[in-house]
Amino acid sequence: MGAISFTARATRIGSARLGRLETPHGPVDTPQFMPVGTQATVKSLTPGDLRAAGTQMILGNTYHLSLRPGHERIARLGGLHRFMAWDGPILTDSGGFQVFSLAHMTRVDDDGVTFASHLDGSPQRLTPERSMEIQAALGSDVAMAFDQLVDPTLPAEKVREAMERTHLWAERSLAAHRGSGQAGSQALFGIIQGGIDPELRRESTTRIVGLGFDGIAVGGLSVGESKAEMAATLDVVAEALGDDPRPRYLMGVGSPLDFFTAVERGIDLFDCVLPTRVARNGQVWTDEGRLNLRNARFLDDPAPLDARCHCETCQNHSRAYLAHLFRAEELLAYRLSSLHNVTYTLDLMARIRGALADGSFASLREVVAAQFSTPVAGPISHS
RNA sequence: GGGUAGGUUGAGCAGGUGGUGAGCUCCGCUGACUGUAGAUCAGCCGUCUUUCGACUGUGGGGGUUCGAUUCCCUCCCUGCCCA
Repeated sequence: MGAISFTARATRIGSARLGRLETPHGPVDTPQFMPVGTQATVKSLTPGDLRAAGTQMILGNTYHLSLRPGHERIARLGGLHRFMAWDGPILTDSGGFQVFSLAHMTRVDDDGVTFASHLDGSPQRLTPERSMEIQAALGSDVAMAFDQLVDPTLPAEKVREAMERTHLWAERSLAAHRGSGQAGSQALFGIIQGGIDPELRRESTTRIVGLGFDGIAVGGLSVGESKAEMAATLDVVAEALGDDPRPRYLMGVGSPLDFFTAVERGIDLFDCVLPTRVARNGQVWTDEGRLNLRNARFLDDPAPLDARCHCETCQNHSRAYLAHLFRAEELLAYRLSSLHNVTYTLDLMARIRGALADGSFASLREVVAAQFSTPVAGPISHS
């Protein structure tokens, strides 16, 4: 009946589990990372690049695609999969994040959000029903409920207000999704909010869990709170979720170390712009930690970005070459670095799955923590 | 040879018609980035100093002056025009 099915088994590491998500466009092994393709493209990468990197599932965005090129147009052209030539699973974000990131151009009321388009300033209206309509037109495998996230450091009453609105919108999202008959071909995930307040998070988790979504997402994290606060919040959510069998998706995370924090607290799915964004800005992730390819020290370095990596970049090109491409602002720099970071991130998730299976999760975490805790590109030692 | 416009911190410029020139853009160096308004943004970018701050610097030399980037003399260099 549902569009997706999910099976997972517990491991002996915290709340961590190994699972498999079946979608209309294929399976997803969990824990899994989903590269972000906001505007019907994971910036600078082709579907072939994504496949080569090991990508199973990607993201698209309701707000951006509805403004340009327009979800109706995408629907006429055969849906988002065909439009962008990605035949694997796609999850679409609801536009809720843009309520946050474009907050200075929005006005929120209980019914929905009014935007000034970031493209031309024209007034735009997003409601739970409208978000479901757009996501149906895009034809994603997984749609997200329309939510409101806020800065978790705001006064508790503001965080509660956004949380309660999110709950209201979750029910309307669900009703609209069911009412339109898209539930057979598209799953819908609900989103937990509540900032970093344990009571609010617990309350939000209970409310969202009770609504009958196909999956449960944790929203409103990695937006400025500390690592400790994020971990503590995930602990609260994990406890409140108990043995709920549905897939758990931590939105907007993350960095290599964040994956370990979240996986052992039961998270199955991740998405984040970080690997692709930092790649475009010259930072690559490797088994030596972070490297900033714009640093002068790489200009004469003949080594690949990462000696262990199997990606096209590492198989063919040197750090010196990438350092040159970034200085020259050559477009290939963005593709080669993005391809590597996506490969690195997906490989890391595969290593995490392997470590969950064979019990080496803790030692893998230590290895990665050592690589990423100390910035490699620190001040030059004069000793 | 004559005329003319110039010579400012790596490059390109702004400014300054006797009262303290460290301002901009590149380049360069470094950092940041977490459900993408981001191939973006921020800091630094003469010397010394952690900072505060101090010092030096307007082609070279000389002159006038309390004081010169500014006025005078001279030399060097560059662009353009004419021979």
